[in-house]
Amino acid sequence: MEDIRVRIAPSPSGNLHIGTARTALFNYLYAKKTGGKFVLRIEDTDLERSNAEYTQNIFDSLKALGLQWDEGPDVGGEFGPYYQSERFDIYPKYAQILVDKGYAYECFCTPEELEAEKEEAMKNHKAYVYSRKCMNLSEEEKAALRAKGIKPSIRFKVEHKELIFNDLVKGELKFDTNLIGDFVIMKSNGTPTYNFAVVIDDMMMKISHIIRGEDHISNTPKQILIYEALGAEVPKFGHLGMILAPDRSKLSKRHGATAVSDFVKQGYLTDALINFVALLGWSPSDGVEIKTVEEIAKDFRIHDVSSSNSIFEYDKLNWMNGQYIKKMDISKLTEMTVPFLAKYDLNNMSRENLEKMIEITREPITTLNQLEYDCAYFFGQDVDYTEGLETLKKEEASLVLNRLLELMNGWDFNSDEHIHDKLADFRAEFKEKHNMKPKETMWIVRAAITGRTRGADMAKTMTILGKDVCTHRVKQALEV
RNA sequence: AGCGGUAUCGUCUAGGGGUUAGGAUAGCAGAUUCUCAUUCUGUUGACACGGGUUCGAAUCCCGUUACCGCCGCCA
Repeated sequence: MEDIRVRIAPSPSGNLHIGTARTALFNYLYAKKTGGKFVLRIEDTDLERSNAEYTQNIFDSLKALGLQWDEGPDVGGEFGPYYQSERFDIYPKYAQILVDKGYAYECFCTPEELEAEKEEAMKNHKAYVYSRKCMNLSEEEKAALRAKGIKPSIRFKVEHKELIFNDLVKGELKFDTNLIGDFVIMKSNGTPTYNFAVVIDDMMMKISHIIRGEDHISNTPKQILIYEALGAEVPKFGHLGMILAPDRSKLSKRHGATAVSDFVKQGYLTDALINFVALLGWSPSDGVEIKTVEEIAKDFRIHDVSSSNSIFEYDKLNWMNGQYIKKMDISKLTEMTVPFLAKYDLNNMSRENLEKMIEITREPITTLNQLEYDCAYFFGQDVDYTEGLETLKKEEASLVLNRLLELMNGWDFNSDEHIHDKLADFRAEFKEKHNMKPKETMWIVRAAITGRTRGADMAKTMTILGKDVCTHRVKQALEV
């Protein structure tokens, strides 16, 4: 079998979309599984909408997700250039070959004429197919049209036949080419249309398998026709179901984050994101869902991919992200949390305490942005008592806090174990003397020192804060 | 309108002519814990509908419905 080569060809008209990331992932997995090559091509022909910032975002996001390409703009490769904008001179040559061989012809129809044809078709409730008005123009007629300043486009002449191909994920797909109509391959401004450019690029880059979203299914027959006309080998196609928003519409900005970098800003880890997205349409044979991309690659078979659409729900992503947060190396995680704690002055906290803070607050969170709220009480002298107010209003509160103040003075705030034991004694004392449940006592302590009803381990929290801050806050709590 | 695709718990999915239709997540209930969090345990919940083939259909076939996609000199 020939070399397996797959590709992802994003258009840099926006940041890397989560759907594109999933398509990239399946291509990557297929390449890894089969020992093939994964190539990246940037389709930046739409100069109006493309920009370098988006291109950079695509590079960064793909890398962060662990989807390193073997060939592409920055790493090179023998089938470049990998920026479509640098390939403009290639397309007219191939279009000319098609014209010369009789597979394509010049079309001088104006947008107005075309519009009229479409309206006519619409009126008769028929599918619009180009009339082929220009197919048999004589050289004289063409010259005359040209003299009038009309620049022709080039249309592909579609043979009437039944076109069948075997899709890697959908199975056998049939099309009646009568319904396609002669489509434009070169615009009158001399640039190629999408359907033409991809074929030429994929052909020249020797792409063997094209795995993409099912929104491309109806482009496929057109592309196959071009491959055939050029006498090129037709690649295998595999069309993935789409990712839909919870309302079953296309995932778009109004649903929130759509770009990988948006998710990262919201506190999702790229490892969790890619793992989650892999499970949309694919499932592991051993039932273990949390897996690295490399582990997934071993188990991956393109034929197992589901051909239906799937809805992107946050519930499971959140859970999965939480799992990754819990398991992540603490030092790396701490680095990663810095942007989410921008509100606070991290310079006043030692690196040791910072890691400790993250260690004790990471457990219940599902996204990193929750840290801003969950870590608030580690900073500053005072604390916001809104959440814990009710607890502090209890009648036992002053009794508990006055006693705490008294005892705390003798505690060693350099030792977690020490504070931990002292707090245990403290609870025991109130249980014995006042018949208070351990949690009731601790609720008051927690509310006084953190202002909250729940939060990180109390002993460790106290050692991070230190005796002065704790004392100050307990006194404050007595005042509310 | 036409063409194409898809249809299993709310969601992601496994399975696939005979199963108690499995798992995950979410939900609910309980347990542990200094915490209304985490963790653990238990539990509710699904084969879109109608025909056909068959001893037997969720599974195969046909139709219907719903949803998605495409119908550009956008990509």
